[in-house]
Amino acid sequence: MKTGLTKYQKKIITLLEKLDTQISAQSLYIKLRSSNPHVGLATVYRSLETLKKSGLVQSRTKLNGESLYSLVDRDRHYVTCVDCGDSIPLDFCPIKELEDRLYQSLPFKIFYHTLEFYGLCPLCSQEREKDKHP
Amino acid sequence: MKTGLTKYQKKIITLLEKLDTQISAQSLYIKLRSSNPHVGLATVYRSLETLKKSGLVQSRTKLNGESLYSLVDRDRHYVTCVDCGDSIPLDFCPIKELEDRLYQSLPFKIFYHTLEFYGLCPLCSQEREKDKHP
DNA sequence: AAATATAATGAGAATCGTTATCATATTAGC
DNA sequence: GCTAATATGATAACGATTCTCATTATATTT
Repeated sequence: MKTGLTKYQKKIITLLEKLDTQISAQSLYIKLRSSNPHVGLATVYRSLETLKKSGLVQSRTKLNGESLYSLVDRDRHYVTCVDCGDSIPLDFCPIKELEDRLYQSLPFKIFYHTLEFYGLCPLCSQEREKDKHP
Repeated sequence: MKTGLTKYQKKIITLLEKLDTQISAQSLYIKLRSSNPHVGLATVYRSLETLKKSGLVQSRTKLNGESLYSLVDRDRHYVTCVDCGDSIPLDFCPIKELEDRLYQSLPFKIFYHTLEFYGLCPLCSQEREKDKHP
């Protein structure tokens, strides 16, 4: 094997490159099927798992337990509402400067990080106030 | 009702205060049962959900999809191995200084944040090298 | 305090994302 | 081409979480 990546691992990487968004395994499976009708769901999960352990793919978990995948070079973070579950992206990474310094100080071989803020979005916050004073 | 918290919500808060560690809903359920034999698992999940939406409790999700809960005032973060899944805590929070500034700039009412680093722990890293050159 | 309305609870079924199983197909090394 | 190792597909199994609904506890009204 030349690249160390299997057929579907390569296809998944290519798809993730094109997408430039994080995507769930299930959605990725649907997308893959359009050009590879016989691919199995297990293969998608297996490939993502392997790619993650190789440091090529990262994941973050939504409040409902679903994992979203993307290439590791995306340094994007989110603010998520604990009520409705909606996420909005931040346009910067607050720990960018600390990254290198930190990575050197840890015994781990760090691939990526997740940073997420949780609270109430304006709408849900408003709803909650209404419930308190009906 | 005086506090706005139900009987079990209060018990859960008390338990979390005593624990000072993050704990899964299932483990919390076991612990609760020792003093409240008739409590149901659904009540634990419901209570945690409500407490989270009230800004009293926070959660982080392990790689296996399980959620761990703790009181919101714990500003602790972890380094997690993508291979074995083990987490080790950091003894500091790299975004502590940014927090206030950031929170003011967001339209959300922020309750807490999660920050996690993923990579290979020394052991798993070692194992992978061995697999490459057996 | 009794009556009524509202919210919380328990037990278990249902859901859903993910993982394991195992037979088959593909690929790599010789 | 042949054999061994690895990857794959279909489906069952799993596990954490959520839903359902009948029951119980709590709050409100009278």
